[in-house]
Amino acid sequence: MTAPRTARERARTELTREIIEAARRRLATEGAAGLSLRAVARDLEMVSSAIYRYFPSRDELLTALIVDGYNALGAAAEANEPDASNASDYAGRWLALGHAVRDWAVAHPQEYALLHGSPVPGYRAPQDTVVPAMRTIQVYGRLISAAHRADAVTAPAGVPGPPALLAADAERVRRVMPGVPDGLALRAVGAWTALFGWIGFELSGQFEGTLLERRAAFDHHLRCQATLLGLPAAAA
Amino acid sequence: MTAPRTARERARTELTREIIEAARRRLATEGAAGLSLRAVARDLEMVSSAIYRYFPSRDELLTALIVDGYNALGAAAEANEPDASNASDYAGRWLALGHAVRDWAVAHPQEYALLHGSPVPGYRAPQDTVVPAMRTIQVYGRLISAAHRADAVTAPAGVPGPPALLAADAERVRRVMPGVPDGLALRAVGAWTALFGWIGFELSGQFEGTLLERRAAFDHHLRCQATLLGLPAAAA
DNA sequence: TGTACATCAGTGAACGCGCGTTCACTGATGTAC
DNA sequence: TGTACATCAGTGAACGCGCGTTCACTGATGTAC
Repeated sequence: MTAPRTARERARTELTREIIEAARRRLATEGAAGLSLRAVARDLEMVSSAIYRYFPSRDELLTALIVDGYNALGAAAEANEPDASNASDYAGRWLALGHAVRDWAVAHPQEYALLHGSPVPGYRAPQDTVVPAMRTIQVYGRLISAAHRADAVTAPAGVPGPPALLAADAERVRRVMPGVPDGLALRAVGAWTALFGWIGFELSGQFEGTLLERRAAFDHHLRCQATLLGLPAAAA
Repeated sequence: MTAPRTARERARTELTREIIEAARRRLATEGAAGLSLRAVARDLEMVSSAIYRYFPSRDELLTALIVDGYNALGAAAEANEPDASNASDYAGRWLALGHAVRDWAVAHPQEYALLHGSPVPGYRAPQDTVVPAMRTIQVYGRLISAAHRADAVTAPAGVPGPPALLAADAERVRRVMPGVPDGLALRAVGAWTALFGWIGFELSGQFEGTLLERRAAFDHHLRCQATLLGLPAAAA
């Protein structure tokens, strides 16, 4: 992708952008399944067939939205990666990562649902989404690997050891967090699902009327999971 | 609801049942958003308008499916509630409850998505769904309460205490697990989200190619969370 | 037990809707000489 | 700098689709006397 030169090219990249933005706004109000090409075209005061100059089908537009979403979430996660000052505060990095994901999810609930909700009926995610989808978990993987390498992980007393049956699974988990032992790899997957599980509950309104201090409760949840991971407690 | 007397009444309850069953089958193949009255009618070889003798609108049919789903999941959870033999094996009860939920979810993925996935666009769940929706978590609440009452819960070393800010939230959590202290109430919510978070990952295919021993990995996840809850380890 | 009327299940046609996508077109922008 | 042709963005009409829902109807089932 080099910089566009001609006016035509500039207009094209700009309008492509505007279509995606309009689609994103539609997504925010109507939800993923309600996303229609015609509605997007209407919002842009274009005729619906004009969209086809930019996206060959509705599915391609959806794919662009998903890729954008993964990239935005991934960028939010990466923004909290360490500089020299906090690199060794692994629990703090875990908290920061968790809050970054949750903050983004709360700010963009429908987009989040597009990434982590039930699949859109009739839509099959193509290969292009795979790499952006990995960005967020890779931040996590680097963090866990680094904590282990620094000898900063001590499994809490009483935690069950990794069943031998899961050795091969743990080995595959290591693709994303190289070097960690089986037990940590498996617990890390569990804590990861706990993070997203909480966000899912929160976004689907299941805490309504019960947990009102959402951010603090989530923070506590992250700290509990940090204990399970074996990361030394961070300051509150 | 008394037993139907006339042939008309018998036919009516039977056909109502059949419509729900046909809708459930549609749900399983097409997903929630693809559920259409006309498709259901076609499957039953009825004319689409005939459905309106049984359900006043598509939304009412959806509601019936959701209520049924909650009841089925709740029944699966309740089926593992203790008799005299295992009442005091709290970790075992937690494992049994978790596996019951997951087994049901894996067996009925689309129905599960209807209950715990992204909300169906344009559909607002009415009051009738509230009570059935509580059945499953109430099994959990009873279990946690009983474990606490029996003094069978010991918070693991290093786990953070409950922030004072969350006292009111914990009080509301107690509606479902009476008598437990703040810390346990909050950790119990966290473990609950960890359970459903895992299932969400599994059902949306995120473990594909990584975790292949699904049941064993989930079992390990449950055991790790049991440690966090403070339930004494169960036999493997 | 038989008749007269009321209830209700199921029919078939129709309504209006919004959707994704195609296509032949026009006019503006870009390129080569 | 100017002209001739190629490229491409946007138009407007149309296609065929499946949907939820309504309505006047028919015929069977149920109820009261």
